[in-house]
Amino acid sequence: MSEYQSPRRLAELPSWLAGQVSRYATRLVAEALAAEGMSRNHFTVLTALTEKSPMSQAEIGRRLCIDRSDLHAILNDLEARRLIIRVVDEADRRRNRVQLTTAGKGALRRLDRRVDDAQDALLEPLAASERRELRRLLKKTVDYHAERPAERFS
Amino acid sequence: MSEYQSPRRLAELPSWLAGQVSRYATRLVAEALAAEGMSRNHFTVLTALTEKSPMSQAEIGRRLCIDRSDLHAILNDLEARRLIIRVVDEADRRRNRVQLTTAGKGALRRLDRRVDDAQDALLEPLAASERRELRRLLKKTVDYHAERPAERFS
DNA sequence: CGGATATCAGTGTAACTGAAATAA
DNA sequence: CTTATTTCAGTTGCACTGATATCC
Repeated sequence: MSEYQSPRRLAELPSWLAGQVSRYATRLVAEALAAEGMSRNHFTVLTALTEKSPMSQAEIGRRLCIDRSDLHAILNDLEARRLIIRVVDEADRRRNRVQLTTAGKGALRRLDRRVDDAQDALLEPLAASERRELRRLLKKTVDYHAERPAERFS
Repeated sequence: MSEYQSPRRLAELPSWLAGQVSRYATRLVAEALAAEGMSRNHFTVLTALTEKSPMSQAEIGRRLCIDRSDLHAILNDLEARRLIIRVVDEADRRRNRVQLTTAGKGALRRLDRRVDDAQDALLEPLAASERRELRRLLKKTVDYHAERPAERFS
């Protein structure tokens, strides 16, 4: 019992708590997505493309905070599986126009339900009002830092 | 502007939000610890040892959710830097008694202030009452999953 | 014997860095 | 010439797995 208690100092540190919750979330979501052979980053890219399409790779990366280099590999995977297509933007030949295929939309529909189930598993100990409040506080924190990309990080 | 907005679907997903907050936290804390040449796991191990000492490696691992194998490497680092010592427990020769050295306690004192500053930077957009509520909700979630190690994960 | 501990060797992934080629 | 985009090559930290020797 007492052997599994985490140290008080750490249990008071928001950074540590967020890291632990993120770890549990990562596992639960990874399990949910593994059924379709996908990773979290695959899922987030597909999701982003349902809300705006086409997008350039750079724009996807900025919106999702995914590194340009990692995004390249992710899109290679998704393209090989015919879930997205990349075509050169003739208006600006540096850019690729990335968009979902119909197969990609179908895959995402199947993934969405599984991901929602994982959210429920993650937040099981919290009441509905607590879940809303947690979302609000996390979102407020994320939005704050997302607006300040270069200010506090190199 | 709108280019930096994250997709609504993701911004509603607690797992994604927690992951983003964890990423910002990781960066801020890593920067804080880098000043002393330490990583997050080094810091958490030193911290755990201030609250109970000596501990066996297995017990540290269980409390911090650090893999036995990773912990081995971490303790090797800390021991090489004379911040902890490992001595065989004569009462149970399978165990190592791990404890802080005075140098380790000194290093941790210097780290603690830097880590607290990183917490402030992370939670800057939140009021004091919001920070408390966020901590409470995160802690409740962590405690719930920590008590169910094998139930939901393989 | 079964069970726990520490150790060793290795994999997989995410996050990140630096640099190149191309085009605006 | 400067900047932006995509691509390529590589590093690091972290999480995790399997196996072994040792000891209770």
